[in-house]
Amino acid sequence: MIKFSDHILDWYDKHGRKTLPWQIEKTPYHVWLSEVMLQQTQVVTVIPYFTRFIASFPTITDIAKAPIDDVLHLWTGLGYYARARNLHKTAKIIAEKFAGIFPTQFDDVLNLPGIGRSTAGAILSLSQKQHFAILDGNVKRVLSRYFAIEGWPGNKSIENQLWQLSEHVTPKKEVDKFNQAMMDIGAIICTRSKPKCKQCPLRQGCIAFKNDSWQCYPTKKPKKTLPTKTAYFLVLAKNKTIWLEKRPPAGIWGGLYCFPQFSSYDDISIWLKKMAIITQKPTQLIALKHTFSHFHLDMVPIYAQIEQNKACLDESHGCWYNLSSPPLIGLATPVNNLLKQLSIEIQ
DNA sequence: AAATCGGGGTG
DNA sequence: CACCCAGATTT
Repeated sequence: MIKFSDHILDWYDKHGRKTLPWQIEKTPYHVWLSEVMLQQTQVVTVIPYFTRFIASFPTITDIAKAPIDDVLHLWTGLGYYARARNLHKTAKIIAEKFAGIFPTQFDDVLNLPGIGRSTAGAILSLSQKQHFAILDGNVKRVLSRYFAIEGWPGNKSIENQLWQLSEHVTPKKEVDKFNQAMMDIGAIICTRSKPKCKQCPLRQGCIAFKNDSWQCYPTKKPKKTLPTKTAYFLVLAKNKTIWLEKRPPAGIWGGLYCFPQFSSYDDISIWLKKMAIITQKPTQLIALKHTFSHFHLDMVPIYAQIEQNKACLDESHGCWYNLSSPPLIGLATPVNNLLKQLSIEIQ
């Protein structure tokens, strides 16, 4: 009787990925950074972000010393910016409480901001060969198909079931290879749609393969229709710079720089008057749509050009973004795109 | 248009 | 515990 893990380890030796940028030096720092980035994004997208990040911050202490704006700048475009803020918090904790060395006790790792059970397990298994199971989206998909687990994995009891199964199939030996292979198989073979079952090392015992029912697993999240909101963004131009404000540290686009946001065109006029800013009549640019996890946002950019050079804007809460030499700050993707467009048009 | 992804926070 | 929040990409 060949064990589940034997099939996985055999597959890993033949087909597993071994030369990704975070697999060269498998330090806790590199594995941690890659795992956090991979929580939300696919490997091909993460690679350049990871490389730039390590080049800017060779050590955890370098992150801890950096201003949050630098960290968010390197995260621009990745989304889920709370993770970058948690990364920064964790780096500071490691610098202060762990002398700059990533902890290797599971409970210490689990206590760090932005690290839960699965990420803690991944860090310690991949970088230290410690015996911990993982349960990311890839592993959930593989296990729920193999064992035909009914029920949405967001449900606590289903998640617990999957954790038990993950612990059960995780071998004592070569746990690092096993965990890496499970994630690889979920990403490459046991994909959400059109899984490549013919290439799967688990097809012998897989219940979903036997029943040709892979589409049933994992059970989909109960869906709800998302509301649509509208927001007006003031694109205030002065020479070749645009006024951006730093958003509050939590909530949507927390800590990122953004055009001042309003709920109506009139509010923009009122604000300009209040700030004693004299402009030409503000004009609407082409509206954009942006989707968040829990609502759609219609973004209406309102362009106004400043006529006086004495706008009383508080530079401690914002900055004049120079289109020809952009500052190193965090930007949400639609803001970044609109700025790129402006820099082309304003020449 | 719908699905996705791990962790934090709240009630 | 259940439920909500946070983005960008892929299908």
